[in-house]
Amino acid sequence: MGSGKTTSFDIAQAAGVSQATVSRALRNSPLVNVETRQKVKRIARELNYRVDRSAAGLRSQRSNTLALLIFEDPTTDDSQINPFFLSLLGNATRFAARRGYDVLVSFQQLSDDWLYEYEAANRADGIILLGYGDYGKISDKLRRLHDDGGHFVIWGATTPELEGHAIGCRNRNGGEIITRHLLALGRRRIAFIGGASDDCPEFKQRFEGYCAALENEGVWVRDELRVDAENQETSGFQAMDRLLESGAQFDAVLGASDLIAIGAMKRMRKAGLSIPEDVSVAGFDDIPAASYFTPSLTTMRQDTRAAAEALVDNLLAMIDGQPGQSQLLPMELVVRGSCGGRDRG
Amino acid sequence: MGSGKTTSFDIAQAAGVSQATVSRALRNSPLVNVETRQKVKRIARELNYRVDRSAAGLRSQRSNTLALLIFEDPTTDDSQINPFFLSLLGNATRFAARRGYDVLVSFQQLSDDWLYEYEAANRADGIILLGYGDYGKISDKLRRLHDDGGHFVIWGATTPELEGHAIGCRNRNGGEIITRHLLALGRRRIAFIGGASDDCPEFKQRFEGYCAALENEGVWVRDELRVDAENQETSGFQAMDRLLESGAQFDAVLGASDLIAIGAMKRMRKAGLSIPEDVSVAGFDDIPAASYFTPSLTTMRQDTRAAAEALVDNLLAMIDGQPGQSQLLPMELVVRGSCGGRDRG
DNA sequence: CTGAAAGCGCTTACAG
DNA sequence: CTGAAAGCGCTTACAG
Repeated sequence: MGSGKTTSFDIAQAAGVSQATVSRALRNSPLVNVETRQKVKRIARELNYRVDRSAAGLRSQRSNTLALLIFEDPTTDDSQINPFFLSLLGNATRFAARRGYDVLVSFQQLSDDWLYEYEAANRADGIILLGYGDYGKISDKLRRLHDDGGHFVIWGATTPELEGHAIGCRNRNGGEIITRHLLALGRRRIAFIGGASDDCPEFKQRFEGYCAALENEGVWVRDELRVDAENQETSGFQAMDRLLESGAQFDAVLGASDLIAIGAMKRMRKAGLSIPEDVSVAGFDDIPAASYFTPSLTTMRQDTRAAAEALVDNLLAMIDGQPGQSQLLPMELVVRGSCGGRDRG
Repeated sequence: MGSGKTTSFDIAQAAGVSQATVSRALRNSPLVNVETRQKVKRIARELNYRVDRSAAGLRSQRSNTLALLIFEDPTTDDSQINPFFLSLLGNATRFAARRGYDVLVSFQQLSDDWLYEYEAANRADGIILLGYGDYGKISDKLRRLHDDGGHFVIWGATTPELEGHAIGCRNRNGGEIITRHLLALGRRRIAFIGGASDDCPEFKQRFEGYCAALENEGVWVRDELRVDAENQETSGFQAMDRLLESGAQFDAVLGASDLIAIGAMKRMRKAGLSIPEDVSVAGFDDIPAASYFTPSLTTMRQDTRAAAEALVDNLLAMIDGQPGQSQLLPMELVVRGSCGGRDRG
């Protein structure tokens, strides 16, 4: 390439205009004459010129980059990333690219200081936070982030303090729909596996929907049929362990997530229980494994395309100076083989 | 935060040193007195100062960022990203972070011009390319990339032209191992599903290993038992469609990837064939679905942690000015239920 | 070991 | 519509 890097000055010289005009032309400024713009663009293309992102970022104090942070439990096996977040990642990356933004991906521990790490360092203009099951531990940090005017959106944690930042699904409604589905199949002793504390608002809301559906049908909500679990297969397996050991009778299991439901099914299979003959099972998320598992898992799907679009759009609006606007997306019942009744395994 | 952004000049003033010393201290330069360094770091921490990445990148002409590009067939459904690459992505991101590099993720079409898009634009110091099944279409571009001195590593395409850039598995050896496993179970008419052309060197090498194992046992390699397929479930399904229609007899199926094997199993199930009783099935990769599927799939595992580490290390070496060094990683046989014999479904 | 100074390649008021 | 000039916040020779 001869003597060093091609810069906007090289393009300017070749086009016979000033460097400022090159900059304007390449950014489609309406200030530039159409013919001038086309000439500049043509020459830039011929010389394979690209605007230096660092220089542009320094001058404009904009990185044109979003950081997508996935929070992991440090105790978890490295390779086991929640597939639902992976799907969100793929779609968020695509939507961001369509809007001219790069996406920086990082797997974080809860202890890190993302606002400063990313925004203050001009590495990213805004942050997308993924990772449920830990809201209790980070809520203080999120509030400080909010107070400092940080640009961030978070998936799932639709709590009042995060109004404007949170995008999630109508978890309560989803819990009602799927519980009604189980009730309609004649199930009455429906176990719920998943934490119902404020630490994980999504699971809590799903549980509330479950309760509402039961009460609406005049079915008692039994304490012994709710077992804590985190959003992991092994946690669902262990929770079912405890449920079986307790001796509580149940004819259906609603997992607070697909991973939990699958873990519970593995434990039930080990106990010799038939699904769906003895026990109907359902979950939430519709991760790929839900359809691969046998029996295939009935679940409440979260639309990761819509979710990713809402996250990116809301974040870009905030970066643009507009107020954030929280959004709740609908969930969709996907009937497969794990519940029995009108469908098959 | 008062009057604008905190810069290295603010730290310098607070610490009573020059701005240059702040820069040196924060980058752990041995030129700086230990006490001075500690003082500077303490003050930087107290003021929540972060080095501006754009400014540092502009000055040093290093972005400290790697681009991880995943190539997708534009015809593919958006949401279906190859899970093997997703696993590679997660591990590569972690290794890069450990070495102080950010990772920019992008899903690309084959037609784009990454060298210029990323390296010339100073968005990334090097590129990790993932995506098999399309090597034939991009080999020219890769050679140009190489000739231009681009910093890139590519997964899988271990061909002579890409010596130094490619990291992959010992696909030929893997093909031999798994074919021997099928032979040891008494299978003799083993179908191979997957392209065997230069377009996908990985599949081709797996096929060569398959042929070597058969020949070694004195078993004929039959043309009618090899069917083309791309690395997708639907493609495996359709390939099995054609194989069944051809009327060729087979007692085992080796998919060139797990996705292909799973697609083929779905088609066989539809045809009423029992796995593993009628037909043994095996694949490559060990994606999560391989263990969720029923019967669980016997496969040759590719270690995504080792692969990610090799990719990142090799790329960083190239960025450092050292020559790249290709590497072939071993594959590991994972016996599950889909082959029958000594294991169960 | 430290500081003063130059300069990386842009964007964006400012002036015309 | 265009250009000359300033300056974003660093890193890195250069000089001491």
